[in-house]
This record gives sequence, C-alpha cells and structure tokens, in this order.
Amino acid sequence: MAQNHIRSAATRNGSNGAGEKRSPGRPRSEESRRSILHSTVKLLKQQGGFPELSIEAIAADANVGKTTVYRWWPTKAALVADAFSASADDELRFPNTGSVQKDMSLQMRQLIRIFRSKRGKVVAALIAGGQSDPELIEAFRDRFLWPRRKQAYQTLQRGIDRGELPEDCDLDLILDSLYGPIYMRFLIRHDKLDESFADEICGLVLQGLKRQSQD
Amino acid sequence: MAQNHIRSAATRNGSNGAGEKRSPGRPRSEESRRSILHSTVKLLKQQGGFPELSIEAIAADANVGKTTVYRWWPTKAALVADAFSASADDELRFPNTGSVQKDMSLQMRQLIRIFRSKRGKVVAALIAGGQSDPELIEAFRDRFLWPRRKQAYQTLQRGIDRGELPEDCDLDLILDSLYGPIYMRFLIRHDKLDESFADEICGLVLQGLKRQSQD
Amino acid sequence: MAQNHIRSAATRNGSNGAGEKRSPGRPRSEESRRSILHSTVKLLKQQGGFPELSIEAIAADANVGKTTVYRWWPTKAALVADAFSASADDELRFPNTGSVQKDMSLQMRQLIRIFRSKRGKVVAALIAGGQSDPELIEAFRDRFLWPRRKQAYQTLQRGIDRGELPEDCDLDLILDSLYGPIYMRFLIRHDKLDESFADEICGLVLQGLKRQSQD
Amino acid sequence: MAQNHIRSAATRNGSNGAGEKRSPGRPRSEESRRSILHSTVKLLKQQGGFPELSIEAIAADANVGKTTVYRWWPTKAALVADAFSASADDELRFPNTGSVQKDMSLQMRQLIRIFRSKRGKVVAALIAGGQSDPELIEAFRDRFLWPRRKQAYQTLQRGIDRGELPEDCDLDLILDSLYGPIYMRFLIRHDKLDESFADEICGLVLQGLKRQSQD
DNA sequence: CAATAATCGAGACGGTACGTCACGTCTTCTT
DNA sequence: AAGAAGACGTGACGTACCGTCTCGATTATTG
Repeated sequence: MAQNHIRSAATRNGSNGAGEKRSPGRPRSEESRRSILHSTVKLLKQQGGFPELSIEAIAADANVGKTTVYRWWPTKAALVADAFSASADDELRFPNTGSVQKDMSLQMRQLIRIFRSKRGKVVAALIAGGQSDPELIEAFRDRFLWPRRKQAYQTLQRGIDRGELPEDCDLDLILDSLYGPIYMRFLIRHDKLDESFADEICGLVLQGLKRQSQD
Repeated sequence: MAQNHIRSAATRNGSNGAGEKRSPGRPRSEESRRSILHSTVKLLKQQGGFPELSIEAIAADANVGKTTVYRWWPTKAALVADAFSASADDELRFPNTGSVQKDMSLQMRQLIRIFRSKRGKVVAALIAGGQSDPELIEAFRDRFLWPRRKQAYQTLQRGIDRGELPEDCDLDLILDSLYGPIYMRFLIRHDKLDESFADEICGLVLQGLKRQSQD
Repeated sequence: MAQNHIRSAATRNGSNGAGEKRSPGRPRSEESRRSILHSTVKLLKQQGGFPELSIEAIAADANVGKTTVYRWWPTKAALVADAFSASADDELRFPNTGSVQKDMSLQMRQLIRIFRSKRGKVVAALIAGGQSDPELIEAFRDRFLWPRRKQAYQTLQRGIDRGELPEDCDLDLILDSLYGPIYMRFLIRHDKLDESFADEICGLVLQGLKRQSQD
Repeated sequence: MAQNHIRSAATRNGSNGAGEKRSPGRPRSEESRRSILHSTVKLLKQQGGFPELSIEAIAADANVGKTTVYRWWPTKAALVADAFSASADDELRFPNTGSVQKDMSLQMRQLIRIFRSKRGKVVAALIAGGQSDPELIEAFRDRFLWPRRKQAYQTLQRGIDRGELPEDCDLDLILDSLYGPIYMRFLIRHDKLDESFADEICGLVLQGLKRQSQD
C-alpha cells in the first residue's frame, strides 16, 4: 500500500524512540495535539457533517491558534482521519466461539452498535468527505477497514478449516456480502438498522454457504 | 412516504394541467430551469464532489442570476437532487428472463455501469451530501432507490412464484444483500467494482436461497 | 430655465383640457398616481434618507406594480421631486406688513418651521440626493426655491421703494445671506435652528443695509 | 463634544505611544489602511456621490480584501469620514492682516476654491450622506467645521478688540451669515459660486457691523 | 549562560462563496 | 393601453472561513 499522505501523527521533534537526536527548538505541544483531535471529534459528533466542520471552529474550541492546526495537518481531511483513528478504541475484536456464523454475527453487531452511536456520525462524515477526497477515503480504509478485515479473514479461514464454509470460497466477496448491507442501510437510511440485522444477514449468506459446503 | 420538502419541479405558475388558472405575473422560465439543472450535473461530473460545487458557479455557467437559483431551490442539496432526478433516464429496467438470478444480475450490472460512469460521481455526491442533510438522502431514496425497488420486489416475487426462492423470505433483506456490496465497493473503493461482481453476488446470495427452497 | 426632464406629472392621456383627443386604451389611474406619491412622502418621512428609500418599497406600500412607477417616473429622483412638489402646500407666502425686515422675518420663520417638521426630512433627502443627481437638485430649485424667490424679489423691491434698502443692492446676495445661514444650520446641524434665528439674521443683514441706505 | 463613534484611526495594536504594550497577533497593515483611504477619496472624486460609492469597488481599487475594510470601518459613512479627514490638508488657515474683513474674505476664498475643486465632491458627498446618517454629519462637523471655527472665533475677536466689530455681537450668528451663503450656493447650485462671492458677503455682513460699531 | 531555533497564541491579511436585497426590464393575464 | 403580479439578469451587500502571514512570548538544544 502506497505511502499515506495523511500522516498518522507527524513527528518532527516529538518524543521519538530511545536515543535519537532531538532537533533544537521548542518541542511540539502534546497538549495542543490532543486538544485539537478531541475538539475535532467533539464538533463532528455535535453538528452536521464533514463540510460543516470548520478548522476555524476547531482551533477556537481547542484554544489553539489556527497555525498550529495547519502546521501539523495538511488538510481538514487529514485532521479528521487522524481524529477518527485516535478516538477508535478497540471494541471491534473478533471472538472465537467455534462457529463462523456466531463469530461474524457478534462482530457485526458491534459494528452496528458503533454506527448507531455518536461515533457513527464521524464514520459517516469520513465516508462522505471521502467521496470528494481520495486521501480521506483511503485513510478510512487503512485505519478502519483493513485492520478489521485482516481479523475477519482469519475468522473465515477457521470456518473453512472446520468445514463450515466451502474451501474455494472468495473471502472478499463473502465479507462484502456481510458488511455491504450494513453500510448501505447506514448510509442510505432506507430501512432500520438494529443489531438483529447482523443475524439476519449471517443467516442468509453464511447458511447458504454452509449448505453448499455440505453438498 | 413523508411529504418531500425538496420540490420535484416547483410549479407556482408553470404549465399545470388542463383548465387550471394560471397565476398572474411572468411565468417561470423553462429555459433557465433546464439550464440550471444541466449546469449542475455538468459541474458535478467535472470537478470534485458536493461541497466543491458552488451555486455561484452554477449560476455563472447557466447564464442565470443567482437569485433565480435561490428562488426555486431552497438549498444546494435540493438543487442537486433535482438535477440528478432530471438526468436519471430509465436505463435501469428489470428484465424478465424467467430466472430471478438472471434478472437481478442483469439489472445489477446496469447499476454498476452507471456507478462506473461519470454519472456515478453525481450519485456519490448525492449520498455524501446526504450524510449531513437528511432531505438530500431522502431525495435520493425517493427518486432513485424506491422506484427501482418496487420493480425489484416484483422480480423477486416472480422467483418465489416459480419456486426459485423460498416462500417466506424477507425481500428487503435479500435486496440489501444484493445491492449492499455494490454500494459498499462504490463508496469505500476498497476493491474493484466491475460488472462481473453482480454475477458473483447473485451466485452467492440467490444460489443459497435456491438450495434452501429446494430442501 | 432649461426644459426639465423630471416631468411634473406626465400626461399621455390624462385629463387634459377641453376637447383634446384622448389616446385609446385604458387611461392612467389617478388613484395609483396619488397612492405612489403619498407612499413616497410617507416612507421618506419615516425611515432614513434618499438612498434608503427604495422603489420596491414604495410600490409595495402603494399596492401598485413596480412597472407603474417606472412607467411614469424615469428615476427615483424624479419621483421624489414630484412627491415633494405634490405635498408642498402653500404655507410659504410672503406677507406685506410695510416693513421689509418684518416681511422677510415672518417668511423665514415659516421656512424654519417646515425644516423642523417631518417635511424637513423630505427637503433634506432632496438636497442630499441632489448632490449626486443634477436633475434632483434642479427639481428642488425649480419647484421650491424659484417660486419663493420670485416673491422675495418683490418683497425686497418694496423695501427699496420705501427706502429701507439702498437702491443699488444685489438682491440675490441679500437673499442668500438671509437664507444661507438657515440652510447651513439645517443641513450641518452644528447649532440650534429655531424660529428666532430668523429675526437674528434679519437684524444682522437688513439692519446693516438700512443703516447704509440712510447714509 | 460627544464621543465620536467614527474612530479617527482605530488603534487596536498600531504604533501607540511610548511604552504601551502591544496586543498580540499580526499588527494592522498601515499600507492597507492608507491604500483604502486613498482609493475612497479617489473614487469619490471620480464618479457620482456617496450612494454610488461601493465598498466592493474601494476594496478592489485598493487591492485589499473586503473583510479588511469591514474590520476597521463599521460603515461606509465612517470610512468616507476618515478618508476625508486624512485628505484634509491644512490649506484653510486664517491670515492676520490687521483687518477682519480682509482676514475673513481671504479664508472664505480658500473655502470656495476647495468647494470648486474635486475635493468639493467629497465634501458634498459627506454632507449629503450625513442627511441620513447622524454620525457622518457629526464627523464632518468635528473634523472639518469646528477646527476652522475655532480659528474664526479668534479672527473675529481680534476685530472686536480693534473696534472693527461691536463688542456684544454674536460670533456664531456672524459666522453662519458669512459661511451659510457659500454652503447654500455650493449645495443648491442656484447661483454662481466664485471667489469674489466671498468679498461680496463680507462687504454686506461685516460692513454693516462696522457701521454699527462706529455708531 | 547566552545564542539559536522551533513552537505557541493571537489575529490581520487577500480571497471566495455565501444568501439577501433592490435594481430596472421583461412577460403574462386582467381591466 | 394601462394595470398588478412577479420572474428575470445584475450587482452590491455584509458575513463566514479559507489558508497564509506576521507578531511577541515560550521552551527547548547547542556553543
């Protein structure tokens, strides 16, 4: 994957590891950094979406000069992506119950729970903003989608190993079939999105595959 | 379906049917209306996304006063929704081949074709903008999603009648499982979205159901 | 005096004298005309000055189409000038007491009374607007200044005839010396302008001349 | 004299005297300030009057953002007042020839010269604008009228001391009698205003007083 | 302990687009 | 033909943010 222009947390002379030389001059204020990221998430949760969020407002809310924001994040997109990552706690772990369907369903329920919470607004803003900013959607993929997907591969693989899924199945296809409907209902809002929806999808998609693998 | 605030084609004294009374005053300029909608789509296709689109630019491109735009569309969102509707020709018809899987697959291929074309940018802008504007996403649903979905229900029903699908299946769940993956790849762009993807999803989802109905 | 572009009350087919031919079509609405002029004066008295007065507001207040205003008055200036004339009753007559000083003083008191009343705002608007519109200041002169001045000449002439003023005196100079101070205080508002000011000016200017004529 | 809302030269963090603390942030651009004032006077001299002058045009001509204008001047009126003050050089000094009549006449001639020059348009705009904006006319009085008047008082007082004028005379009345006619001809334009007019007024007004003081 | 250097806050700068208002013109049906 | 109604293109309004720029002040490392 190409080098990401949206720096995770630019370190020019921050607290970098061990015995490296520190450049002279005043070091970056860790307090400001945190304050900015916090305000970004806070404002995103409050008001509208990505376009309504203004750097002016972030700087004001964080009691920080605009310059400080621009010094460390090249675009609003980069800032939002960073803020999103920073706020991403690790509640999206995959369990290992011995059943693919159960494992996937439990994790998908967690995702739906996030989408329905205030953090859902941040995700929506990220995807929305990403439609006119390739770097933003890339940041979403790199920081949110891929890390989870790697775990999902393993979960599915365990299912294959246990004979719950056919051996030749396309993992990406399966995962998009499982998560696509959730993302769609989340973004289009044409139908209700509650946690039981996770079970229904798993029932439809994974049951079919199970039957196939039993042929 | 709730009353839509985004007027489809506001008619204060337009050419309304038959013997209705015309309101006094100069009638709305049909030329301006068309020109504005055309410029909106044109600019959306060109540059960035929804937030980059400025009413100022639309008015200039359409050789129209800004006032005229604001007179007829309350927000940029409403305008884009209208413009999108106006440009939505009817290439998304459902065929009737005698096979659900074939019918669905063919129509889904058409959708993917649109998403990959320049008109895809307009759809993306619409969905993106809709994340911070409820009316906009509602407009997308009412003008784009629902009309197609009604036809999809019929197509699936034919499948049930023919015994290709089980009688008690949840149509909305099936449709979201079919279209969700497409929307997800279209918006997140984490994997390639070509027309064969339609076949793969149908294979996964509808095959499983077929097997179930044959039990 | 040059032909005035600001028509007093354009008569295309109004009630013109005797047996003249009337042009065909609907005759001009006398009610609209009066209503427009009335609203103009009313609005001028209310709010700010000439620039704040909008034809849009006049038409609305008079329950009249904007077209009707523009049909009969070429500019806002012309309209205001007309409205001012129409509202100008004849309270500014010169008396004939047998004393120039008394005659002038009495009339000047009337002028001050007008300047201090709400009609003063209209005069101020007229003079102010006239600074960037030659026709407007011309209208003020033609309809307001000159008619009075002609009477003033006669009043002064009586004074000369009676020996109260020297024979060779410059009437225009005298009149500007009498009225200038009033206009100045009215427009610059640097000092109080009450009716006794008329007596003071007359005392200063005309007394001096009387003394001169008695040499 | 009341506190003037129209700041003479707002100093938030300009070069204020001696050891005062500077407020933080980028200091006001002195170049922009001058450029704006210069463009204001320039445009006022060119085109129409006060209402024709647009802040948009000033900002454009001064190569300055509109925001910068609005940041420092609350209204167009305030800006024009400031611009006028800035351009008001000191060509209106009172001489001291030993004769009141000569002193006054010479100064009045200077005033007429200004009124007839391009700067006259600025004065006219100021007085005109002042008719619907109390602060503007106040600015004219404070920056233009009063400074001169103070000198005029002294000039007249010298005349009283020398016995050219009676001891009990009303200085304000005299000054309005002298300057009123000039302002009137300047604003109403009903008669020619050349420099000899100054002599004529002085002849009329001051001669009469001289005679009186000699009684 | 000074000198150097990069940060910080604050806030002014030239811009762009916003959504509104009034302009003067036009097009329509009605009187 | 004139009326009212009201849409039209135009242009200025005053505001909000943009991303950049100068300031003085602060906090580090280096000589």
